[in-house]
Amino acid sequence: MRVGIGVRGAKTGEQTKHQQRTEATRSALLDAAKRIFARDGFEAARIEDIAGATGHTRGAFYAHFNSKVDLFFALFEQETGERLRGLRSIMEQYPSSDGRLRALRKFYVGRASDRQWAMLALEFKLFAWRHPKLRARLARTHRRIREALKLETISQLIPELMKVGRQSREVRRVALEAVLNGLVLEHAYDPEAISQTQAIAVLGRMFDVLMAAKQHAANGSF
Amino acid sequence: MRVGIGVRGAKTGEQTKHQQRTEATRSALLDAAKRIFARDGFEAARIEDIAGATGHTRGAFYAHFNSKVDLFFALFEQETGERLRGLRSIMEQYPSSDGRLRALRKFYVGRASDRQWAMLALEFKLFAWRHPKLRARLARTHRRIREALKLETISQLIPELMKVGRQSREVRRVALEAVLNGLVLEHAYDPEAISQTQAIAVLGRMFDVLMAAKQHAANGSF
Amino acid sequence: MRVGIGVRGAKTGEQTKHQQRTEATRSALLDAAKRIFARDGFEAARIEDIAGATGHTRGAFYAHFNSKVDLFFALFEQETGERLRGLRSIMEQYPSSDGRLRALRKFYVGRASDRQWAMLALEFKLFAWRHPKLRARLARTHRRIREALKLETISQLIPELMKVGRQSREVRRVALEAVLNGLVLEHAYDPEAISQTQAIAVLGRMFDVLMAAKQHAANGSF
Amino acid sequence: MRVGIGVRGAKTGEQTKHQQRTEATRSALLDAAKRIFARDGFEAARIEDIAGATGHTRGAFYAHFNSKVDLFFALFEQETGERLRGLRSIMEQYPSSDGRLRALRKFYVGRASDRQWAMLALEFKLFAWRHPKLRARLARTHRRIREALKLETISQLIPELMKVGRQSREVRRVALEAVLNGLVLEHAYDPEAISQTQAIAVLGRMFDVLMAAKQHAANGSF
DNA sequence: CATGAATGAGATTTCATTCAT
DNA sequence: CATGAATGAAATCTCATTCAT
Repeated sequence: MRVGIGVRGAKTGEQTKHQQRTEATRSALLDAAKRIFARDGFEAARIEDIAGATGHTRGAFYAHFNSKVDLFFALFEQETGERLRGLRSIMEQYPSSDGRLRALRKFYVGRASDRQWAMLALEFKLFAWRHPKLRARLARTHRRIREALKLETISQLIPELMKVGRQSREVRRVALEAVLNGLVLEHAYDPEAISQTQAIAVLGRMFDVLMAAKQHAANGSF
Repeated sequence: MRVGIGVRGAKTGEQTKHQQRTEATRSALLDAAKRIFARDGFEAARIEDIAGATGHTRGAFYAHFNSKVDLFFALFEQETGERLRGLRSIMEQYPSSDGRLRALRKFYVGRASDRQWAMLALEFKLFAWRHPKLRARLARTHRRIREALKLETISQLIPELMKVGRQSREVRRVALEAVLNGLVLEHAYDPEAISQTQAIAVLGRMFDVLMAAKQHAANGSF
Repeated sequence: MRVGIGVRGAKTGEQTKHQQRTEATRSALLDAAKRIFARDGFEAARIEDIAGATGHTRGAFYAHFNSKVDLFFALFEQETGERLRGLRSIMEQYPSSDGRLRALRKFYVGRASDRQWAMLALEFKLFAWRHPKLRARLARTHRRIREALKLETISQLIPELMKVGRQSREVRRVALEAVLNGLVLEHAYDPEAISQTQAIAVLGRMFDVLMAAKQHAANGSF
Repeated sequence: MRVGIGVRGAKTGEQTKHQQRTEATRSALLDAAKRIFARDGFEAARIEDIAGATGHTRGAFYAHFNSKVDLFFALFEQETGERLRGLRSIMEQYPSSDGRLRALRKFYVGRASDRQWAMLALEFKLFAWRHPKLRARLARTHRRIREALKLETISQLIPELMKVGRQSREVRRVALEAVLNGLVLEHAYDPEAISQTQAIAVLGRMFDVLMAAKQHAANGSF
């Protein structure tokens, strides 16, 4: 579907503008969806609100997406990809594996400030759990992104993490994900019970516990 | 069971058949609600399904609860209370503070197997976050239950936990809650990424890290 | 069904009290119905409100009446009868036909202060119009009451009114009814547009116009 | 009908097909509502019947009105406006104040044949009385229409009516309204008690009594 | 006679989706 | 591509009525 540069050149002016506008609308819809799905949850989010937030009506939405679920998947793909790309690019900036570990920690801890994403992540997971038929599709999307980004190489960039088995690495990743989402939710639920600063501190601690090299040998449970 | 002598004890503990039926139905509705709210989430849960699961019609539901939200609150109250009472009664069974700490750990880790409750807890928190106006009501209910159970005494039963400030205790409790809920969700979302055994292992580790006495002095961040 | 005095005498004490209580409940229900039907209208009036206003529950209502419609009819019968009896007894107090006419005027004008009855009358008429099948029943009830009270004699008590045909008398009666109900509604709707005093003044004027003897000969249209 | 030259006049009087359809549907809904509210009353009228009468579904109804109450208000506005405009245009056709008074009488008496409107008027007033919170809104709408039409000028067009105070004029108007609605209801309730011809005769008489110039001086009561 | 739990029909309203324009 | 009118399914909630107690 993508029109190559050469071809596009034929009617450059209009075509491009048209395409740009189209792309801009789609992009705006995704942005609005991000905000509104995070705010209201998948079920309570209304197509009209999402379209309205971009200054369009429902029709515009259906010109770009087939259904609410379709949008949800597209959002999942975009956001997941974005975060993984961000992580990857950060990793690549550091030559030493030590620096990479520190950068990873910073990246991880920093995500505690992105409540929107944490809420979205919760929604994605709840949705997948509650819609077994669509779950495979989400999983496929996830895998595709990871493969496209050759994310395996990320952990390979930190040799210390390689000392343990593949499964254990995955478990630790998932555990961190769990802690992150859980903490953000608790903070959102009751900011007085745990402040953002406190959540961040706990998060860092968890990271250290789960990722510090020395721990791996000592504890064989995961 | 009969308390009075022939007189149907209006003010005794006895119940008429009406009252018995009332209580039975209400209880059945709450049970069904627990299952269905956990399974479908607050928004997607249908009153009809909840009523139907008890063998009644929607009308019966409205004889016991004013609205879906009302039921949700009643469920919150019942379940939260139940868990806190369980915790309290466990604590009271152990004479030594050491035994109590071990029991607390076991209780905590064991909750990883109760997916239903974890999902409910997520729903309660998401709901509270998304309905600011009702949030205060949930919080009030929560506080009332804790006070009724004199839950403060629980941490007092474990002197080691008292060495640190009140706030820090609360933060650690919330953090554990977060980890628990997060892990259960991750496991539900993708059981292959983290098995129940693995989740339990991580959970125990987190408990040790957050609750072990020695840690408190060393780390002043929370 | 009515138990004669002799029979009732057998178990006088209890029986009578029981009957009294029964009758009192029924009476209370009718009283509450009067208020609530007038206030909310037939459709919006709730059985529960009516029963509740007497301190009872729905069950008590259904022990005395078969249905909402049934109650409505009973109320119609009671209220209509009451008013006609009142009118009759007033008429009978005056020896001269002139005095009777003045009393009739006073009675008529005074009804402007009884908003409740006017609203009920509106409801009865609207109901009858909207439920053709039940209309006959209402009409029968009405006729029965009038006949039981030999109301025809009332107009016979004012010879001046007899100078014109039967139909014309009826038309004037209905017209006065219409003016009365219409004015009460207008006053209820917007008390600033027409005060009670003003409504009463208009009402008296209408009475004079429609009932004054001299008019009858002059105007043959009704 | 085309105003612009080829250009679809967004700011001209022209309408797109969309707008035409919108207006047509809305109009049809109001027409159906008029019939059904008059027939069944506000409470008993079902949205489904109203929508169905236009060949649409309930959904279409909600694309045009927010609620049943909203529709009721729109209908009130339309119908009240229509009648006042009709009155105004009739008044303007007559040069002499005498002719205008006769036309006013004819207009008023003629309304006795419009049972639908009389029933609607009753419903509006009952509704307003029974919903104090919405009453202000109805009153505001009414006032707005009257002001937009400069209805004050109508009575100014008949100098005889000006001889008496403003309040008195209003009272007489309201009284006529009351008589009209009351008579139509009585006729609907029991056509045999008062025929349409008879109702019209009474109506004319009332008009003469309340509006005839000579009366004003003689009777100071209203 | 009276209670009140339960029914069940129906009412209003919401919203994802379709389709003519 | 975008509008917005309309659909239609479903959801929550109400209430007259029934019936076991």
